[in-house]
Amino acid sequence: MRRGGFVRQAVEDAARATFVERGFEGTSVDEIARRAGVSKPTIYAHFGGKSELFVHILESYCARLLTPILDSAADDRTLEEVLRDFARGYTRIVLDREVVALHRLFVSEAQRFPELGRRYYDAGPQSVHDELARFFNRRIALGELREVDPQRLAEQFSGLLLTPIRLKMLFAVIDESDSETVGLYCETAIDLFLSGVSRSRRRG
Amino acid sequence: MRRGGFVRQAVEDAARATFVERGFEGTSVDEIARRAGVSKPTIYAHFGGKSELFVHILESYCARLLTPILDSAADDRTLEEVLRDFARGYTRIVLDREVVALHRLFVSEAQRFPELGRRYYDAGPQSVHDELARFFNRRIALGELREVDPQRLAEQFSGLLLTPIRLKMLFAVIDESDSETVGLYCETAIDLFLSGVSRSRRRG
DNA sequence: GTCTATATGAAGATAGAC
DNA sequence: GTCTATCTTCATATAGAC
Repeated sequence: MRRGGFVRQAVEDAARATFVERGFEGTSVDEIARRAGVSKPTIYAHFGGKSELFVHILESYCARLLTPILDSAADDRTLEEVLRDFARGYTRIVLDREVVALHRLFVSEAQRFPELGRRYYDAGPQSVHDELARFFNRRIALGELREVDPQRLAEQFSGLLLTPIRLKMLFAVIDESDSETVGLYCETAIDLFLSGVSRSRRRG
Repeated sequence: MRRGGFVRQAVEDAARATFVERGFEGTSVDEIARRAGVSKPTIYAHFGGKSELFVHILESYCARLLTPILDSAADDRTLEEVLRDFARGYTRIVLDREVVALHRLFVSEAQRFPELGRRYYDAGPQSVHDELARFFNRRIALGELREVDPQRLAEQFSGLLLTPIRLKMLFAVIDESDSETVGLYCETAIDLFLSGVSRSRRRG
């Protein structure tokens, strides 16, 4: 029915949508074919099989993840400004409905395709943590941050920032995140991260 | 083959193990029957069908989740002591291999069984956050904590504490959490939560 | 390269004997 | 209550025509 190089793209789009909705086992090649407007043998000719198609889809998604989030010109701004921009940008990307759905898909299939789980962690969370850790490192050198392991710091800031909302989305407690609520969580996260919540200070 | 009241228990155990390993779609009633040492019609007689069995298994898991984690006699101890005990106890429970596997299962099937996802969130994370928020509230009243929304504070402390390690387990980056590493993350989390990481103080 | 048609197997579910 | 045997449906995958 469809012709030329559009076929691959159509199959990939249909496959991504269906896998995200139904998971690997819940998705049939029949349905992908139907949604892409092609026949089953076409899919087998192009991608080999269901598993290979699945890996291909998620692998290309991972490849697209490696986008820098921190502004490279961040070094002449205050710690709080940079963190705020980062928090806004990162949450806007990561708490998007479809991104969370893909996140869920990777969680679901990390057992069946362990190399895919690791790949996603490296290309997604890990690469952001690395970027953030390098930034923290510079600010530690400048004496703005205490000398805490920057990698662990990055992981924990990320957890602090994303988890409360993402958890609710993952369990279908909320359908999507409205930017007002996200903003609140961002501010609390930054405040907590920089100053803690204790009234009685424990150091000078 | 098996007789009496043991049958239900055997089926439930086999079902939980298989669902956790393979997910809902990846699990066949045949395999549950084989692992439980019973025949398929026995399972249908007891539980109705595959979906009902799945819901039953996860629902009873949720019912068992509602265990208080915070020591009720916590009020005569320092904030830091209570948080440390909480962090140790909570991570020991939640970062267990099988608990993470069940967490993954709820994430995976929260679309197909939305009421189950909500039920898990309420009985698990939410109930812990509630408990923690009540504790924070008392410490705010005592003037030990700044006046921040205690519910949001609880969610963010939880994310700060659990996410770095749980994320790696969910994506099969690490197989399990060793208690030494968990201890490190606990200490950093508590320190961060109480005092932040900024060297230049922003308030009195 | 893409289709129609089909082979082959496995899944969920049930009938009927004991 | 539990079994053996079977029904029905739908899955992945492929053969062969165009």
